[in-house]
Amino acid sequence: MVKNCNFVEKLRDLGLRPTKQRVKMCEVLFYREKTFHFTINDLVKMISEEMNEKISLATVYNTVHAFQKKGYLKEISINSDKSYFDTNTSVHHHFYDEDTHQLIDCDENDIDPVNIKKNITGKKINSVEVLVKVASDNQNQKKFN
Amino acid sequence: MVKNCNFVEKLRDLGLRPTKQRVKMCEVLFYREKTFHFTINDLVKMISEEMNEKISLATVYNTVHAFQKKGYLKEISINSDKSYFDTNTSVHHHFYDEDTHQLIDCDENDIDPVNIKKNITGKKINSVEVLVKVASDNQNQKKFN
DNA sequence: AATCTACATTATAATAATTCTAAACTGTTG
DNA sequence: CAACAGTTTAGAATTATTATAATGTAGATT
Repeated sequence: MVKNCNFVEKLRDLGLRPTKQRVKMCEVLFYREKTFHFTINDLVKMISEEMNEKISLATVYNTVHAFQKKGYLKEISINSDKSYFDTNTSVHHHFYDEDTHQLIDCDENDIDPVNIKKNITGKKINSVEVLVKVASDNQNQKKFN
Repeated sequence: MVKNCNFVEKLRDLGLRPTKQRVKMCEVLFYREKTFHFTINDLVKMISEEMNEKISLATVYNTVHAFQKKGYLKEISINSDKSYFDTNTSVHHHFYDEDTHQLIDCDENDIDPVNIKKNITGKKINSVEVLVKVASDNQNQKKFN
């Protein structure tokens, strides 16, 4: 997590031009004590709450993907209609509450390291993600019928 | 995996009316030796190859979700644009090839059991999924720019 | 500081996956 | 076999995401 706010330099170091939209997005995403999870929609809301001008949706998508590619954001796989991102880019896993659609971080004490004993020729492992889906004890499943 | 083909009775037992669309989908999905992965799109193609009449897309979605709800199909979480399903409903994990977009089953020898040490009050664990993303050794990441 | 240029942003259109709708249809029950 | 509740259907609607093409701008060059 980036804690100081010299995002102009940080962006330049990454080879990304420090446009005002990108700097603003850095502030919204990284200028805070704790990491967090968000969808693009969440992020657009956060941005519009923090500033008067709006950032185009396309720019938000582009910038999130650029940050992801540079390793400053991680995408989290949820069986889902939408993409979730995490500003915590360290290796860690998640609980997903199927009732509230909330994501909860696991720390290293919550889940033992996953031991992968298989490897696939010519391929390298990019990520190992554990997703634990939880729901209220009384309701069986989703809201299907 | 259902091996005999008395799907009419099976459906009735599940509380699902054995319509000809559902019986056909049972055959396509479950009347085979090996389990497999598919997207809705894959399934629609498989159905149209195996029969003359078409099943409406809405029915395919409805029926897949009904089977999922009854525990005959499992949805697999991939950071993705579309949903993947698995006719193998046992607890097992997956490799996902980011180059070819193929899913590969892990058996119990490939990944040690995941030990969850955290629990969330009032919530029960519905599933624990490990997804190992792999890609060619030479290409760094996805096709972003 | 004016100019240039490649990269960014933008509004909007396009695409793709999924869900909704409302009418027609069909198992099942009585 | 009539009635009804559950199903199917085609197509419209919705939602997330990506593409497009015109305009804007950061940073280098003059």
